[in-house]
Amino acid sequence: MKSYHHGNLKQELIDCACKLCERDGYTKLSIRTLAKESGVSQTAPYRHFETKEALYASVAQDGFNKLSKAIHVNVDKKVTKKQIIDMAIKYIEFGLKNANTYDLMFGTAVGNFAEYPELLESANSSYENFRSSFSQLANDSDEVIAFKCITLWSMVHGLVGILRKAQVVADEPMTNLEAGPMSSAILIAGNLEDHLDKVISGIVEN
Amino acid sequence: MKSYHHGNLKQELIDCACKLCERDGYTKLSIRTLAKESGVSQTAPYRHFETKEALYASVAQDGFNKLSKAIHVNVDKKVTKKQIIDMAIKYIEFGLKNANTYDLMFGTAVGNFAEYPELLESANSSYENFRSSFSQLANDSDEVIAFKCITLWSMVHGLVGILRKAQVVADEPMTNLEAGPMSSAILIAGNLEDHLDKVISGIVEN
DNA sequence: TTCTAATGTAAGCAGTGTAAACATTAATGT
DNA sequence: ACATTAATGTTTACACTGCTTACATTAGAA
Repeated sequence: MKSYHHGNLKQELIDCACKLCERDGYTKLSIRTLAKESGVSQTAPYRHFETKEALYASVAQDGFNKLSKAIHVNVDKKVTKKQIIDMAIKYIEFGLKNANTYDLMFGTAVGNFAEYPELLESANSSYENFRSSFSQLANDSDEVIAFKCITLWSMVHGLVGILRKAQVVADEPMTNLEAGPMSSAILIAGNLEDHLDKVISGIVEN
Repeated sequence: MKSYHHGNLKQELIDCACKLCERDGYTKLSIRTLAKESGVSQTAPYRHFETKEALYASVAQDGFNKLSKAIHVNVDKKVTKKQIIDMAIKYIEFGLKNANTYDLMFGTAVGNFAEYPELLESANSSYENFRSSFSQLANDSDEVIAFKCITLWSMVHGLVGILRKAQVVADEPMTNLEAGPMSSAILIAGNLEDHLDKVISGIVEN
């Protein structure tokens, strides 16, 4: 028997939205189907999310939290370069395996993070994870660390984007140079560790 | 006096779509308003674009053509590193100044480029521009060139994404470290040329 | 000049985000 | 214990969307 009040609707909506966004892409998600999925009227979600964007913000926030976990490294001992490389690989894997959620996190669906303080918090916290690990590699000033850190972040972020696009542009995914110019990005996918070692070495050793 | 047939509807729709997409973002674009703008019935566009995605594809294609022009360098003489840096800067500027169009080109709005041969052509041609300039810097094998080229591309592509996001994440755009962790990406914007010099040197000199 | 294909229109369907008015119930203060 | 209030849910409805189908007009080929 079901009561008038759901009891845990907000969280259930978020969980369901996360699943559907990742499965079908966030553009396919409708508030109505989401409500139906939770056995509730089609306007009930509006008691918990003022707009669809606010719902997106929650999904994105969840994504940042998961990203933080995915790239987390143990900071008890001094961080090694190998750990940083590992972190970069984990980041890229996250971006490729959770592509649709990643779009929500880094795309334009949520226009202004400042309107969603919890999302802002999670996003900044993800960055802080990245930064604090990175800062233990060398004795640099905060500014130099930030600089190097952004360099690496934009590197892996860009790789996620290009690798995804390459598979779309190429006639046949995961093949070699013949498959079309842009698909040569795939070359990197096969040598990801080597590639990151080179690039990260370049950044670290400045 | 206007005749039953428009005469140049397809191109006008594309031009108008390009403008509106860049101004308001492609999600705000509706086929109906586009039709109204061209003084034509709301279903007329479907004679020229099977789906909305096909229209997006045309806008994206136009974007790739503009990108090619923007990053073009004269290949008469041997290309210098400075020219490559310049190309990278032009690329980033393009991405930041045409942010909404850039989304269409590298986002997921157009799912599979192979379904739009002309778009595929333009996208590949953009890449080829990039690659052929880059290939003149050193005497590398095709494979090594492709590798380095993708490294640089993903670098600048990632920078575009991160720089845009930083401004969104930061409480106050274009300020310094205090504004929040992620906004430290802005640091790079102020030192773009130096930054690219370092990174590109690292890539070129392997 | 006739026929056909290209290009336009009109009407309508199913689906969307969201606003407004109302119903139910949990929480709170006395 | 009871009345009040705030939170949470429902119903209805509006304006908008992408897209389909059936039909109208006209440009160009036979």
